[in-house]
Amino acid sequence: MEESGELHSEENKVVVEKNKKRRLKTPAQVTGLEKFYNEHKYPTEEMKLELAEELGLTEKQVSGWFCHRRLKDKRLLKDEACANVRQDRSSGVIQDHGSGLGQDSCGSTKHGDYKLLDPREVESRGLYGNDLLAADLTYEHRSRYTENISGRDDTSSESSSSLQDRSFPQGQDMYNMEPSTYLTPNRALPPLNPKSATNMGYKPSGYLKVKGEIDAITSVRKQIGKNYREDGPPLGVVFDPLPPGAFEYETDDPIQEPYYAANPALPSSPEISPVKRQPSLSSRYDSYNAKFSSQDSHMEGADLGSFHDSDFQDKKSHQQIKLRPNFQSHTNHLPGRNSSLDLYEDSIGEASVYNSDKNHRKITKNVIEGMRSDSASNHSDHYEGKADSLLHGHDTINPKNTQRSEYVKSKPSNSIRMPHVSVDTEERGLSTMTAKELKFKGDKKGRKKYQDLDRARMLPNEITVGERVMVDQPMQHNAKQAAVAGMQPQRNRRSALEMPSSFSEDETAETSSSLN
DNA sequence: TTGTGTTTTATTGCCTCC
DNA sequence: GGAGGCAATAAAACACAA
Repeated sequence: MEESGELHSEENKVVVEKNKKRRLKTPAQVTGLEKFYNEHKYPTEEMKLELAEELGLTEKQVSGWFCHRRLKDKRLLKDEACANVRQDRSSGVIQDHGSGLGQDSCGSTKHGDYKLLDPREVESRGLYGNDLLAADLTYEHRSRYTENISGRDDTSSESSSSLQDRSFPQGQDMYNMEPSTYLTPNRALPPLNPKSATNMGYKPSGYLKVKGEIDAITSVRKQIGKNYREDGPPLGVVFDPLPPGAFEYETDDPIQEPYYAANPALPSSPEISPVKRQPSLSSRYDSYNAKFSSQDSHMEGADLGSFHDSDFQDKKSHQQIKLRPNFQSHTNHLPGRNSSLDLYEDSIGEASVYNSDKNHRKITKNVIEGMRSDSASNHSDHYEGKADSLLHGHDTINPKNTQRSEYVKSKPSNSIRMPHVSVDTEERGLSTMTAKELKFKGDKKGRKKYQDLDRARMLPNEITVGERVMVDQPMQHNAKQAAVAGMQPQRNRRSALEMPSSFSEDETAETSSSLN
């Protein structure tokens, strides 16, 4: 490219930039990589080559990027585990996450700690499906007990969620299991994986180590209150009755529900009609190539929030559409799946809503820089032309602009987290509370970025976003369970909705007092 | 404007698996 | 032994507060 001997001044500049020791990936490239990473954490060599070619990168770069991306996931997971431990101890919640990582606390996130299931297997075998559903749900549900206390939007990356969740046997009712984890080892269903047993509380850890198991059980019983019955039905059933309209939405057809289960906010979205998951997860790279070129600026389209964050869209769709129309093109390339850019736009949009000052500044800056740095993006075209064609939505977005956007996304903020809470909780007061808590977590502002991103790229059976999801996900799981147990999914769904909600909220409110 | 902290990219060495 | 992955490290790029 730059070998041309008659380079103009700008081209020389390009050459200089290309010769820099380290080059940032263009937003298009990052997007493409992220999207691909969503689908394949361990791409094959062919896939890497293909991706590299598409993005105008070398295979080495792609490999390295994936490697680092995985490391980042892992690091985030570790941080999360650490944070959870801290929360456990500070909040006093009996918190034995069962997350193998959390257990031995921050330091030891070595392979053996979480490689209960080789990610590569999961990746390549497509275990994303139902296989991991229970586990994923369990983790999310588990996370809710603590992380919603602090307003922490668990963002374990897909790896984190999947990895952690792998310690839970499939098909095990999380509501049976979760309390069991807390209540008593006797009631806990024996994990299939011995390691998970260790992770799940058979060996007291964290708070249990401090308070002792008896105290822990007692405390949890207090938290659960009357709903806890030692010989009673699973907690998920105990909480069965749900006031009509408690969650504002019901579907007549539970069969179609799972989509909402994974995207609980969607039903409550007045703007987005229910969309069924597209039958085929032909989520290969080529498929999103096609999507990229077809979905632009069709946010309201059927594909659009087909899966994710429609609660965001409820509030901000308009703004976002106007603010960052181009990103829309990347958001839903996979039906029923979040994309990394979902986060981009989400956070941007939310930022514009909640952090109007800063973000307005940023956005303005973006616009300015967008104009200013067109040349930059132009001369990057020479090597990312394919990427642009691939991600043509970025054509009109200069890299800098997009990168800024990522930073906006990374803000710890209400902008990222609030929507999940504010929309889904009855009391907006929770939003403010969460905002404070978020502020408290300011130290993790940077990490948050990819935590959310990770959440966003969770797989169809994985949790999409936010607190609400943690509530609703179980219902998907329960629906599956119901199919086995002959229970009515809808009923279970309500149970699932009810239980964690009341449990966690009560728990949140009462934990400290009960323990005190 | 500058210093500081964070994130991202690149490199290297080691380990594991085939 | 080679390939692939992980972990550690360095350095650039960037954001943000003072």
